[in-house]
Amino acid sequence: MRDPSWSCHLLHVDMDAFYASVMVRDRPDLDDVPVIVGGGYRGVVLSANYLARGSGVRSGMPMTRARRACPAAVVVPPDYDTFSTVSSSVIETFRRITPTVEVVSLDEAFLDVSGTARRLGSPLQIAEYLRARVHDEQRITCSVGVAASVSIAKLASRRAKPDGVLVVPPGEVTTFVHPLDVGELWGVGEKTAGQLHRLGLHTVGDVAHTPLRTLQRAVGQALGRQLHDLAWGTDRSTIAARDASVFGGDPDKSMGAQETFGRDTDDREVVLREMLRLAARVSNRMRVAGVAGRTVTITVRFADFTTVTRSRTLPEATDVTREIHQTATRLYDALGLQRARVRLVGVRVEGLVPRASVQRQLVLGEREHGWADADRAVDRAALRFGSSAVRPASLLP
DNA sequence: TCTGGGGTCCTAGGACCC
DNA sequence: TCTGGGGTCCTAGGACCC
Repeated sequence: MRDPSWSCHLLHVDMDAFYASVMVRDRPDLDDVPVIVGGGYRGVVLSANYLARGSGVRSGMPMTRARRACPAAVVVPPDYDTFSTVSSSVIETFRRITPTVEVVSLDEAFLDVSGTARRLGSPLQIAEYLRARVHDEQRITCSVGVAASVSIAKLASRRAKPDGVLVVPPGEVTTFVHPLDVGELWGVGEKTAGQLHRLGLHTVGDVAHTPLRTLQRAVGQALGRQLHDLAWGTDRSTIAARDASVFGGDPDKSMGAQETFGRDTDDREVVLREMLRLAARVSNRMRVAGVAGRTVTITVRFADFTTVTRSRTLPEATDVTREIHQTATRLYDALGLQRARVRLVGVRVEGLVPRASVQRQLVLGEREHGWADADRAVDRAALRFGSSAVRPASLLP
């Protein structure tokens, strides 16, 4: 009998409990123990192994709740350097199979195997080969969805978890997706699922049989269209070879940093000092990437979790710490807060363009150039002596 | 000790311009 | 002088994804 995966050309590969798997693979003592990656004060679960998930632990869950749900769990802090090293190796393994690899995140990628299927066998055989290679080389497992469109492959890999493969050929798409809950669809989170449920739409099949107009009235123009496509499996079927973290990928449109305080604060000086730290971090990343941006946005989250944003578009794109921080300060002061308890602040620069394309107006002149020069001196010192070597006076301990 | 941090995209209203 | 449509930019908020 003919292997049904021959009618598919896309693989979606998803590492199983990636962070948790990486953290425990060199620790035999954690083999049969529930493990949660996360921690810190006021944090959330980044990843949990399947033993911890068995107790109801989910990623994104507040750590306090996770510890209550699974008191026996060992909590380990994340090690991002190791995560990205392992991730790069896994991607390399993928690229040895096909050059067309679209990297979604550290633990997820799409592969187009239409060019390699003859050499290495059917897409299903390639999926099994790939899983074996990853396991041999990295001692962690992954799951693979095989289909003819992006979203079906992604749904398939989720159903294949953990440590499995699922093939959904085109002829079986509707029988596969229609029974699923609407919440499984890409782009449907808690809010949209609730909205759809209120309309009496619970399964993907319900969505499929709802007129496009009705859908769009309920959830908006774009999302309505998208859900309609997903429900019939008529979404994107091609991928673009790209790697988010490497030169040649899509350029960033914004860069930002935010931080939750260890304790809520109503002290303007504390908030502004934090914003300076964030502005310095962001502008340094911008200069390393060789970009500048015109719109500065701040985020302020209060103790009750309500969140506001304020933004201001500058006449000229900038990558200068002082300009970003000054703009952020003005935006913060314009909020006119009186003893409001602040939980988190963030600074983001949007509308990024290559710095080389920015004509800095000479009239703005010398002073600002002075600050830009200072930034570059700080960057050089940070490169040589570490990022804590040089910092604004107000950030000295 | 409820609820991180990095992003992207969409919507909607108002300003402004043609 | 009783009323047009686009298009673009800016701002704020919201939803979602990993």
